[in-house]
Order: sequence, then C-alpha cells, then structure tokens
Amino acid sequence: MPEKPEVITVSKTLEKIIIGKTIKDVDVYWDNIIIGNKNDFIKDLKGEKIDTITTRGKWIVIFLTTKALICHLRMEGKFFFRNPSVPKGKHDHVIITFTDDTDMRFNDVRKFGKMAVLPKHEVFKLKPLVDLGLEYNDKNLTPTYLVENLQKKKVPIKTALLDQSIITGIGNIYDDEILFASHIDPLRKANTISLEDADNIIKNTKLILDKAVTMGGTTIKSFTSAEGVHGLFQNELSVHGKKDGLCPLCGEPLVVTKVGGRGTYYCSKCQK
DNA sequence: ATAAACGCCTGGCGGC
DNA sequence: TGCCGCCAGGCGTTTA
Repeated sequence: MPEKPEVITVSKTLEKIIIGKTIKDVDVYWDNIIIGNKNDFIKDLKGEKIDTITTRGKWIVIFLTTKALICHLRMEGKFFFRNPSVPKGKHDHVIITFTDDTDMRFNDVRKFGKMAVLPKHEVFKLKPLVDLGLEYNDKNLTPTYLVENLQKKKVPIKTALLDQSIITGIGNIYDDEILFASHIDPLRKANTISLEDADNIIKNTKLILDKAVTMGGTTIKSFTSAEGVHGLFQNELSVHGKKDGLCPLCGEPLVVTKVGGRGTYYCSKCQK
C-alpha cells in the first residue's frame, strides 16, 4: 500500500530510468485505469519527451514536453521495465513504449491504480491534485493549521489523518506508526486534538516519513519501486502488522481492531 | 455539510 | 485437492 515514502521511492526510480526518453506508443489494456478518455490519453502522450518527475501527495507527476502524466499506485500499482519484445504480463495494464526500444509497464493486480494526462502548467490547479492538502514537510503545516482543520471533524483522529485534503501522503500503515509515536489513541475524536497533540503529530510524521524515505519505503506484500527493489522500513514498524503483537514500549498486547474500516494496531496503555 | 456505506478488483487464506 | 466465502484497503461515488 504505497504511501508517501513509497511514492517518493518509485519517483526516484523512474527519474533514473525514463528521463529524456521520448514516447513512441501507448497501449491501454484496462480502460478503468485511465481517468478521462482513453484515446485522448494515448494521443496526448505520443511524441512527448519525459522532462522531470515529482510527487504530489501519493501521486507521481511526470512532466513531459507539453503535458503532465500523473499516476496513482493505489494499493498495488507498480512499474516494470521491459523490452517491447517481451509479451505482456497478466497484470500489465498500460504499456508505454519509448523510441529507444524500451518500455515502461504499469502493473497492478487489483486494477485500482489511476493514470491521467493533464496540461503541464496547470496540473496542480486541476482535479485530482487541486483537492490535496499540505505535504507532510510543508512549512505551512503548523499545529494551528492542523487543529483548525480537525476542529470540524467528528471522525477518529486515525481517520482524519487519512483525509488527503488536510495532510496528503499518509496511509494506513504510517498513520498507526505516527499515532503510536505521538502516544495518541487512534479512536480519539479529531476535534479533541490539542495544539500540543498536533505539534506532536506533525513532528512524528516528519521523523517517520523522512526516515522511511531514507530507507526506500516499506515493503509489505507487493511494494516495489522496480523489480527486485525493496524498501527496508518494514523492519522499523513499531505497531502496524507487528508479528508478536506486543507494544515495544510497555510489552502489553497491542489492540488489533478496525477504525473507519481500516486495520488498526495500537497500545491502549501507551496511547491516550 | 458531514459521515457512513458501497464499489472497484484479485489473490491469498481458512474452513470444510 | 478444490471450492467457497471472506478479507485487504485508497479513494471516488452514492446514500443517509
């Protein structure tokens, strides 16, 4: 389940491999991956050259000559690089072929991933990117900003941190880690978060996500930035998916439950 | 307006 | 061994 650190890792991998290449052809084998018209998507990409690559929230933003290609990995999306002579894999849904006779394949078992082509210079001002909140390392992400945005929320803080319109980039795994590090009960209503709590959350978010970025993300299940490339942060997880089920601070059994429909791990003794 | 529920998808798992 | 039902979960859409 790629979250910000995994998305950054994939973006860096793409930078190394595809910058400077020119798109010769595009094949779409599962239409629902594409936001908008499939034929326009293909037409808009052909002949464009890969310029720069960045991220916005969990979106990968690939700037081309006149367009921007945006990609969301959702649950299991990943990119493979092949030679066009290699037959399409079962879960390869979009294949972009370059003029140098290499290609890039969007592979997604669950077919939840999304791609779209938008005008280059307005890409951040258009849906879906325009709806995103602050990046976790944005200097404008202050305790005041966070508390203001949580004030009207009656959902659990765990759920509010997954709301991409407030802070963008946090997913289910890092959410649990951030709240554990902040000693905050994931079930607490978002509107009970104090400025001090918010300060804690922001600091821990930066610490955890920065460290995860350094370690190449978390490899759980199927995340890979390219074939054979795996992150290492899974070894650093304190609570989420922990095998022994014990709190690393107090040793008590962790609570495994659902919050807002998402699998949630926390320590009821250490998180208040 | 907010929030809960549903839909999108497939592979892996437990149970029989 | 095989079939069935259930689960995972990001996020857009639908319903309450």
